[in-house]
Amino acid sequence: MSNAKVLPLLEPDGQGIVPCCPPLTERPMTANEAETAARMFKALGDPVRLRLFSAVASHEGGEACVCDISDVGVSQPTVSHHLKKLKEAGLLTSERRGTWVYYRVEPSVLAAMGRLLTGPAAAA
Amino acid sequence: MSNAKVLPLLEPDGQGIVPCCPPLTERPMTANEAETAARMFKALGDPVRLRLFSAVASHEGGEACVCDISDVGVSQPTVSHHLKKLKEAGLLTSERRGTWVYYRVEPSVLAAMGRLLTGPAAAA
DNA sequence: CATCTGTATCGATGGGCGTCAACATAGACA
DNA sequence: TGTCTATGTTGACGCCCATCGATACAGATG
Repeated sequence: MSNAKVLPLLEPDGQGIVPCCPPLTERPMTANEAETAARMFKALGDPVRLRLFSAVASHEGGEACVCDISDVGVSQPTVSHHLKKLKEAGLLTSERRGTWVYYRVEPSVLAAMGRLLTGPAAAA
Repeated sequence: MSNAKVLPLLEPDGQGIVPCCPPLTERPMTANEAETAARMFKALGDPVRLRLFSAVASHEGGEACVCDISDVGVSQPTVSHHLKKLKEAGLLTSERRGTWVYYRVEPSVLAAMGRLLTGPAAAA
């Protein structure tokens, strides 16, 4: 339940987050780079997870209570399962405040994935 | 074997390609939008596919012969299988020229996915 | 303490997917 | 025509994963 990343994909580095890989178009990715980056894409490769992620990302302040976003047509355990996956992929962090648990997007991750696809054009 | 998209994700629109969805952070994605966008992320969510895609994207002219990129540690049928998936996802197109088949990235797709993640910051 | 609500975990199940060997197909060339 | 190379397809196998109901855990409140 702590906030420790289970599967850090963009390795946390003291303060910031270091991009795992160069842009896709720069050179062929190595096996290790691909392994790392694919985990992020895979995490967004499920419609329910993508909706949950978008719901958090677009929510006021970039964070949302589970109760705010759990209306995606699947059971509560399934919602919890997907949020865990997104957390393990380093895309979300969670924090319990009283009764509710709030999920928050890791902003630098979005920028890093953008750079992976489009190169430096994707600013932070 | 033709170049017709099996599963167009960013609907082709005459000349260009229309983005399927607004940026993730703009508003919660609808079920249909998520279904569409998740297919693209899913296609990149496998390490072998990601390496193949990166190999094509980073190759001279944005295109590559299968023989140039098939050294990713899996069998030839598996390479063919993954290239087909990438093609079905609208990320690659293919064209046979004589003996060899060339795969080419759909450039606007990269920009569209970038915008999905980072908003308008990701230019073409 | 008991109870209620919100969220996570467990165990099971069904379907999807990555992989391969074997085979099929397409073009080039003799 | 036959053969060789390059690539795609088929069928099977094993594993991962999305989903659920049941249950457990956490915090609030009485």
